[in-house]
Amino acid sequence: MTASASHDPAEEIIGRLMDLSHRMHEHFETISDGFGLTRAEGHVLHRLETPLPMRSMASSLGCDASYITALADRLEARGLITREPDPSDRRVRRLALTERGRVMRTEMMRVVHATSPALHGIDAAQRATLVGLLRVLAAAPTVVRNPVVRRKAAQQ
Amino acid sequence: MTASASHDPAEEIIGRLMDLSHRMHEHFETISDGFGLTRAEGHVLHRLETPLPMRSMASSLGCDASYITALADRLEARGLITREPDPSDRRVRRLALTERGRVMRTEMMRVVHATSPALHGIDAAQRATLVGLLRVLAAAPTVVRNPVVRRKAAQQ
DNA sequence: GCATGATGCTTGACCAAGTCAACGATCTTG
DNA sequence: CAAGATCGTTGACTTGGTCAAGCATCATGC
Repeated sequence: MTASASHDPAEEIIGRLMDLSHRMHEHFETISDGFGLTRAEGHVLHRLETPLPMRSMASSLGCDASYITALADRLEARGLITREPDPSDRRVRRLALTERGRVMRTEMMRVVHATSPALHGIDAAQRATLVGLLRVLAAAPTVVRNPVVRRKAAQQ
Repeated sequence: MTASASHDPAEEIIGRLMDLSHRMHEHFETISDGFGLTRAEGHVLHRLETPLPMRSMASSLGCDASYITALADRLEARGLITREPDPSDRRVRRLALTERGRVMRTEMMRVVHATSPALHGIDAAQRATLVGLLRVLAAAPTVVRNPVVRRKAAQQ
């Protein structure tokens, strides 16, 4: 979209990653849309390889728990997931794919992998290198505190 | 957040990039917030190294043109940008940083670069490798047509 | 065993980001 | 110079969420 070569490698990495991130975002949304899902619904399906308590889903998606209720309602109404009780804690409801949900998830992931802008044009060796780097980045701590505080923020 | 090592490199790359993308997103939002800006306002500043017509800004951010009007209003009210006329086309208004806007942009970019999760823990050589890979990915075409159509999408 | 507090999900009110449709001004092309 | 395209703006609206309160359940101290 925008980032071009830059003298400073750090700057270029950030620019390009922001672009790539944006493209992946749109890519995922487009594909979800193709399955009649919103991006958020698509993410729920994605995370649902194995059953998951709603609260865990919320923190995994980084959104409010109440929103998971809404998402689960929609997916359940379409027969893609069920809310199953957790035998060890009756407050908890675990989301789990139905057979139909599993089929859709599998097909959706197949399409994502086949067309992702994150993979196009690089060969197996390069992918291995990339994985290595990404693992290092994933291990890095979050430097900036303040996990998305919503300030009113008056400014100088 | 979630992605862990996986047998399939493609899958792992996508998972990790989605996570990284999410972290960068939050990181940028947190920093913008620290300057009293929304994420979108931060992005406008970021793109404004050099003056830019509002329409170009819209397509650069991938949002509706009318939204740029709103963003520009806010940034202008805070004295960070101006709308300057384009001598060659009187319809066009180019957004440009004020002195104060430039100072804020510089400082903001400094913080972004200093703390980005996209850079933490990898050395210069690794950064060079990463840049190379990202350039290849950036060059790749968008495979999936349908640039974010908002369908009503009835589904089986 | 039981009161007190923490946690999980739901509901309803609300908010903000962003889209959409229509408009006036300007540019472009025949 | 007329007809259509493009730029920015405005106002109405949609959507993707958050927030606060509540009920049910769990855990802990007594």
